[in-house]
Amino acid sequence: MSKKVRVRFAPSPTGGLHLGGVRTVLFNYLFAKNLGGDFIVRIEDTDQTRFVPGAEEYIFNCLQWCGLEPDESPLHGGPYAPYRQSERKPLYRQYAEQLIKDGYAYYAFDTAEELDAKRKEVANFQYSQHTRSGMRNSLTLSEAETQQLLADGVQHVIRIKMPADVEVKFADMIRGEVSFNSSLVDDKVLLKADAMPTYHLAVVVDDYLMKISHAFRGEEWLPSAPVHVLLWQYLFGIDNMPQWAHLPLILKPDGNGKLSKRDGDRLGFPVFAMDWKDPKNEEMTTGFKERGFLPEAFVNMLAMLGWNAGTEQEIFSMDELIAKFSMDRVHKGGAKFDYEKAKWYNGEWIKKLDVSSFRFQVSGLLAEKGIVVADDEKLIKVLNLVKDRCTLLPDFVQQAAFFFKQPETVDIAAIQPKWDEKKQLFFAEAIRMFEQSALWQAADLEASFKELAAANQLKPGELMLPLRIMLVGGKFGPGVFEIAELIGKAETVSRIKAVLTELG
RNA sequence: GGAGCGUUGGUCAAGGGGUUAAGACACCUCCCUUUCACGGAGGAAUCACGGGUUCGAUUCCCGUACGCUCUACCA
Repeated sequence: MSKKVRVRFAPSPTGGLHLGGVRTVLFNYLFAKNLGGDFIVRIEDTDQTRFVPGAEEYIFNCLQWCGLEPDESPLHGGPYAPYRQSERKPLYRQYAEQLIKDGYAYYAFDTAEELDAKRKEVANFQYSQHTRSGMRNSLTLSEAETQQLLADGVQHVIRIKMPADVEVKFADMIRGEVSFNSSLVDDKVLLKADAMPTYHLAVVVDDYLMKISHAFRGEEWLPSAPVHVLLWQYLFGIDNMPQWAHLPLILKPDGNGKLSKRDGDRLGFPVFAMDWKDPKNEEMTTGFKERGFLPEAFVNMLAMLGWNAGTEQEIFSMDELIAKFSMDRVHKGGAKFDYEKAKWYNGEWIKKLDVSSFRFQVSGLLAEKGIVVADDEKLIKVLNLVKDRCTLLPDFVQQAAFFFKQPETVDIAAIQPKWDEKKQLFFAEAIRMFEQSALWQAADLEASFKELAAANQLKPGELMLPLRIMLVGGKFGPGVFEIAELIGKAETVSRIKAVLTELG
């Protein structure tokens, strides 16, 4: 009973990696690492018509960015290779044949066209125990006919033969006992005409062969669970079946329903982990990474969508998540995705993390705007000064740019209404004072600035905003004198002068 | 249509037979700040509805409603 914990994420490489997909990975990973187990990635590429070049590599890039490194995968190798189902193709047929031999499956010769026609003719047609006797399969054909068709190489599939009226039940780790009546489940295709297995066969065979101990997947899989349970029973014994958990869905923020890429486009937030460019139409979809999320925040946010520690703690590092995670604290109901909350997590992580861990990304963002940052020390000072004001990495552009470059536009309109001769003279004097200043520390600057204001019978409050706008360009940013300190004497004086000539 | 799963404030959610039903995000008010944030204080729920069980139900049971997922030789 002390079986080694082994979990797997089994994506099909058909496009961008969705939020929900990453969360499924995350829960798998956290569960496994909490118990000292292995995390395996198996590529489910049995549908050759949906193959998308680059999708597999993209998935691994996303996992790496999130810090969810597999122990075994087509990329990382492992003792149960190959980890790509297309490369395991020859393996599956024998299990399907075995099922036929044991009376649990049968050959079906109906063509796709015939099935289509049938579906048009009969509403809600299902290939099942109630209809299979009217179809062309090894149950309705004689043994000789079947053998002849097979010998002739006629296209066929293998379908599971669902038993009549059996209660198929299993214990779901987050839902408790779940049960289905077998007579309501259709005869799913197990092996396709191209000899590739369908998901149903492949998942059972590979989970067995790869010694998977726990199988977690989205709730959308629940209705097909009875097929998988039966297959386990028929093929490998129910006692060897992994423990299942069907994760709640991530729903769209408005209305109901599964969150889709479309919703992100419509509502203006990312749904994929990283930028994804569809090779078919060159269409680019932005990811959380490129939108300016830190992986720590992305993972943290995802973990809290459907799970909580039962305490008031909301900010978790990966190590904390691993230590605290358990499946029985996963919520049953779906959760609507809230982009505002996602951004809040990112802001928290920006504040929490040492700025040097994301300074290169910020300097890259600045470089895109033509601002080259040569002084790394200054960059770190600036980032520390403004990080409380940033929720997404690109916010740093607005908050930090003026430290390195004179503002391109200055909001003169905000000063003008209350501007007068007295203030003009005051700032002219302030320039001289700053130029002569021996000390260049924020506190000293503030003190002398206020002294000068008092000497001129001016309230500092009327002067601070103009000064800010002269230095920053607008009504934002950290303390004015901290800014002056960091940009230095020459730059401070030159910015004041520039605006002063415009005003005067 | 059928099956399965779900339902605590706008959102994420804790709790679970007797509570003033936590906390967070968002929103509003106030404080702090002579900018904007950060931070601090305050503000909202007869726990979908109807029946039971019980001295007592948001919590347990059964219905109903609503929502979602699935119902492909896709995963």
